[in-house]
Amino acid sequence: MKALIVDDDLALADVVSFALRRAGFEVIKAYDGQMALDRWQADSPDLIILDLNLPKLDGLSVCRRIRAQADTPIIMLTVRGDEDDIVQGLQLGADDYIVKPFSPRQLVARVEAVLRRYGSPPNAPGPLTVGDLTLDTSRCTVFRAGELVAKLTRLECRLLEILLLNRGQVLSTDGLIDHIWGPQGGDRDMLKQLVYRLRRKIEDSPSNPVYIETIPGVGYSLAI
Amino acid sequence: MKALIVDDDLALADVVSFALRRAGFEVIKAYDGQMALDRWQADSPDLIILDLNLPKLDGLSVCRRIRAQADTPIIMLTVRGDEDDIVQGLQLGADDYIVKPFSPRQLVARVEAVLRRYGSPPNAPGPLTVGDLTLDTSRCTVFRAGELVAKLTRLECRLLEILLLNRGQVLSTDGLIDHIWGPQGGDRDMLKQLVYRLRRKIEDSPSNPVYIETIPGVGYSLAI
DNA sequence: TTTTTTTGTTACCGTTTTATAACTGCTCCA
DNA sequence: TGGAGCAGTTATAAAACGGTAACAAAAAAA
Repeated sequence: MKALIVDDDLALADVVSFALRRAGFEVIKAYDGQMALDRWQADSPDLIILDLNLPKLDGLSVCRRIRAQADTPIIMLTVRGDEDDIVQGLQLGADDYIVKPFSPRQLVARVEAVLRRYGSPPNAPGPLTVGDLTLDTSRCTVFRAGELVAKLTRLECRLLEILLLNRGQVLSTDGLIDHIWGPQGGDRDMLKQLVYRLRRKIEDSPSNPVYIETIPGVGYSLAI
Repeated sequence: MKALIVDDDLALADVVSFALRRAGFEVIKAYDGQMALDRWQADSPDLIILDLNLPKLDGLSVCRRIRAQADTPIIMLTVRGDEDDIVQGLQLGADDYIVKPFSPRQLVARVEAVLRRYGSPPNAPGPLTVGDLTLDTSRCTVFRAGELVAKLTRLECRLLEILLLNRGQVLSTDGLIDHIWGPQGGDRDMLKQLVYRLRRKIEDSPSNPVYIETIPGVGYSLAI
């Protein structure tokens, strides 16, 4: 299941993205209307989360153009008071709308409701890859060119998965801790240790890492 | 930013309070459910930390009543094993929960995550640029004409970011200190140092700065 | 049970970042 | 004229950070 998030608020897009990933979606993002159309054509997502207030080409236009060609489910994001836009959006064929601010749970619930309406089956995430590396999340194994290179533990697997799902982006230390250990446990030392162990398993030269890059003072990022 | 802490455990409330103040919040407290509702109405906080186990009126009821009228972000405090309460709380519209015991750092991280979710875009995103200079805030790097010119530290990055977001305007010394170090730390000497180091990284001739202009007696300003 | 694996904890080290202090020259104003 | 305050510079001390390692606790497997 692929979801396209269209929002120029990067922070909000990240939150939405995280919520959807947690719900098992592969996520792609666009930050303005034009980019949204491009990504839609290029990646043919199964679902679109569309902020109405966008630079370059506004959300309603995006909605109209997409509807002219396909009926990919569209959920609009609006701010309170945009009743007119909501009505117009729904007339244009959007499937649902959410008023900001909203909780991630609410978002996922709406998404699932809309997809249920379309009768799409639940999702099965495919294998994740960076360069020549492939992660099988269900078995916690890493392959290079088809050969098994490492068997990961649960935590290592979770770390690599997040990195893969956000490859190229910088993930903050605290964000990673939160994602891996949940709201309670986890601290910087544990993450440090986990990164160290993961690198020893997947990097050719763990002290000169190619895949997992350190962004000092910020966090980590997976090379594209 | 005002936070309301609702907990009958005075010691814990103090710990939470301290952590949040350190993170820059103004804090008000309530020690039972009824008091919580009163303070909520009286002070309209931006965020509520709500212990579920309360005298007079339990946390879930408080949550329900508040949600009936507003969507002030709510983070619940629970003890391990209260899964039912957690689920119920989330259904009632709480935004997140933390299981006791927890570290102050985790608390602050959660709080910030929740607020980020609600935050409307304070500033248009996208890469920040002045003239030929571009700042990548996620990696703390500065490019000129696509070439990397400097790697900034966290504080340098924050300073440059604020300047960029307010380019052309004069930012007062105290305002900058506040933004960079928060309400607690920071003084003029530290800012002076920081400006000096940032100039050395991004100015061609640090003693004849082109980008970061000094407004004597007031503060600094970034050229347009 | 015992054994093995995984995870958490702590410590050390070199490096970078941040804080602090001291010195300079400048301007303003009595 | 001289001192106070401010901003730039320089130097140094203190703290934080990240990688590494060893070991203990907890969990899983045998």
